[in-house]
Amino acid sequence: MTTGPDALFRTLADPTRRALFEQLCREGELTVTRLTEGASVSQPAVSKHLGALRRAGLVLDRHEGRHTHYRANPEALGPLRDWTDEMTSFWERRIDALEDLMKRMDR
Amino acid sequence: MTTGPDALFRTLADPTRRALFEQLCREGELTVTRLTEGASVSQPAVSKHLGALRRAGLVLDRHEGRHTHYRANPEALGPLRDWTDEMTSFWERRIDALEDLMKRMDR
DNA sequence: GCTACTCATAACTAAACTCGAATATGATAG
DNA sequence: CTATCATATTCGAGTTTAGTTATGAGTAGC
Repeated sequence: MTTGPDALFRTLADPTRRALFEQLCREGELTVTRLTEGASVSQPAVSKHLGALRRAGLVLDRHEGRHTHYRANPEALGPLRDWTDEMTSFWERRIDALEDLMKRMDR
Repeated sequence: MTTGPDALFRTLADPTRRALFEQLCREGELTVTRLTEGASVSQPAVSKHLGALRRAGLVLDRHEGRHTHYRANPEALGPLRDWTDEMTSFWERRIDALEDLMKRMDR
């Protein structure tokens, strides 16, 4: 169920989709109608965005009668955090190497 | 120079662009020709992607004669980290509230 | 001066994405 | 069984985006 950074970035790039995910993080489990009320687009659009979020592993769904409840799965953000950590550490490692070099040049 | 999560997600959603940023994080300062060699697209495409990264504050450029040196600016990833932290904390806060509720229901 | 080199921009094409309308599917109520 | 409600899917139009080639602007070296 864990997706790479690529799918995460692409999925979260859309503002409407990100807003849906944010609402689910804030308010917990919600139905499609409830999410559609808060959104600025039609119900089919909301359903499609939820499908994309689900395929990326960012949300989970639960069927109950004719309702579908969606909830956020923030654990799916892991690879995204790992990626930013990696990029930052690359940079810091380079800074450290530069400092070492300058120290060696001093003596 | 600090950009919101929206611009960051949209800018990093493209694989080619993200690869350029990753290379700059790993290898430090590089010229456009050097970056084009490693990329799988033409030089104009690389230039456009670098422009997008620069507008998002993710890279900085330095002109030296007829060369332009680009370098990563990982500090720009801050809002992205803040956003993921916020989403995770929303979720954890909800879990905590749920546990409290269950404790109250026990007694 | 001229030529070669580096990078950015312009103009265009093709593919991808998003949206709403209409429709299909599936479940409950009467 | 039929009607209605909740959600998903299909389809076509409009928009955005990334890619290309061609070209322009600025610099280095002869």
